Amino acid sequence: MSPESQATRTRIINTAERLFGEQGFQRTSLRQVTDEAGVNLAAVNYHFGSKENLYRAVLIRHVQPLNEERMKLLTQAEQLSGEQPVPVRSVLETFIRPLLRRAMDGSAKGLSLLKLIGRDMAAPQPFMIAETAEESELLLRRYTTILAQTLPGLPPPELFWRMQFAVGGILHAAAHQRDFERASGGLYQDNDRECRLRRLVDFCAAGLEAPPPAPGESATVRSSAGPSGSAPAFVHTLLAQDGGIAFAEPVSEARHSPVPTPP
Amino acid sequence: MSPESQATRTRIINTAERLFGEQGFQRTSLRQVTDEAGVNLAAVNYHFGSKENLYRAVLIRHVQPLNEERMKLLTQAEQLSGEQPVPVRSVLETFIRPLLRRAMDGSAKGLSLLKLIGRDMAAPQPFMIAETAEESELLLRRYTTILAQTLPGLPPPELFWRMQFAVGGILHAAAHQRDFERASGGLYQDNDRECRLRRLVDFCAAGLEAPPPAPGESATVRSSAGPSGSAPAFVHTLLAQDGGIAFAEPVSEARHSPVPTPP
DNA sequence: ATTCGTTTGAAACGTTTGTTTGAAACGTTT
DNA sequence: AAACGTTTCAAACAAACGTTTCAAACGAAT
Repeated sequence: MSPESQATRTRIINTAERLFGEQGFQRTSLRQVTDEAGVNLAAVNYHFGSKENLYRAVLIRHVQPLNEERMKLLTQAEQLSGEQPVPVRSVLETFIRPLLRRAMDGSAKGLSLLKLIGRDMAAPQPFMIAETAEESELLLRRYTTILAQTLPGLPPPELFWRMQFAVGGILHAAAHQRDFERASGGLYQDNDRECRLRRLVDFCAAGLEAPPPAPGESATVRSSAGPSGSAPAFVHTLLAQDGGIAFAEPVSEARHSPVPTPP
Repeated sequence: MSPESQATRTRIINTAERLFGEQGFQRTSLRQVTDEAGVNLAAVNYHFGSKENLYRAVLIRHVQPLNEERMKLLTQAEQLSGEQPVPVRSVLETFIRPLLRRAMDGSAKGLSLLKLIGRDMAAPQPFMIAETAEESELLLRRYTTILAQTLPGLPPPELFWRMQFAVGGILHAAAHQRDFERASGGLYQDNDRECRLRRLVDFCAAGLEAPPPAPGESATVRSSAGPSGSAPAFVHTLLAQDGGIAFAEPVSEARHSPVPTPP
């Protein structure tokens, strides 16, 4: 554990974090990591044992403190609320703020971290699923019980799914913020963390606090004689009959001849 | 274009769609595809030219009709609304319903398709980004202009980001529905398409229709003397001072000795 | 200065990958 | 039946990958 070996270890894990975030686990080769880190190829297996272990190390050093901080903030919020249920916006803030602080630390490092976390939640590596499952479920249950007190009128399945919608919105927007800024031609960009936080909380809080479905509405109301299972929905009748829109067939097969190499 | 060759082509593309959805592009080898499809390895390059082209074919035959249908439904909704702006719930329905119909066609095929689409939006393959960019922007602009009329009080950046939140929630929940059902121990599962649609629309509509930020609130209000850039936010004061929560250091380095192979 | 455990270095290993090859089988047309 | 283009097949190809090896370099303790 000489200071030099620690430096090598750090250079590897930092470079790996960036490349895993930018390109994903599969597309990032160890040679690319070691080249950009300026270390020898064998150093990865020496310090981390394997490529998978390197990925574990990269992810764990961020995700673990992240979720611990969320738990702490949640407990703190509960204590401050006393007997009252914790406000929805406070709950959301405990979830989002620790993420945004790590992601928007000014440097370019945070962005790749966000992408990495988003990537791992959207399409986790098979060898990581079992390891993170327990921690994720614990966190999920914690938020579920808290929000159940905050939103007592909401049926449990409704609450469950709304939480998933919120998480999806948070991750998607967070991981793609840079792309979105670029896609909109530089408009809509703001590097203010508090503004980002407010936007996310505004949206998710409204979604979570939306009125619960009418009692009879939960069950299916489909009674109109739509053609092939395309029954219209509810409330508004604007798009009542969508049977007019035909399900387009796979593809019109523009080019029929296959693509062999010209002999 | 003999019927036999078409059958081979179809078996390849169907198997590839399933495997790409379940495992992703990188982790799926052509040998796995051809083995499970019961065709020869060389058939892929003969019929599609390359692995990337196979992925293109898989994706295009679904995404293209999907977006075309959304456009059609959107136009239809506009015509039905006449002079009035299209209701938010109708706009959302034009976006979600075509997706859900493809995903929940009863068979297990739809699920992998949803995962594939979700995967491609969360972490697109590099060679596909440029190709799908134009179409995606077109669709995005269409929805932006429509929702701008529906929600006239919302500043453009606010609308833009809320749309991204909604898309993220939709994709995340849709792609992981099966995992969520399993994680919750079989609870919270409902295979009713209309119920799923209603839940998504309820959440997203409330989020989009949330009151716009107060005029002075858009700019930063951070004035409190927080320590290292962790300024508290707005409205509620429950979590006002979060400086108490220390930013945990990377990792406590439990095991110091590296992991070489025992000599 | 010598020894010993630790860390680095260059090279190679074995495997898997997408792709290509060339001959055989097939179906259609002449 | 012969000739042709199309499709399949087994085999091999070159490249890239994660991993391993082993000697050299290093640092600290004796």
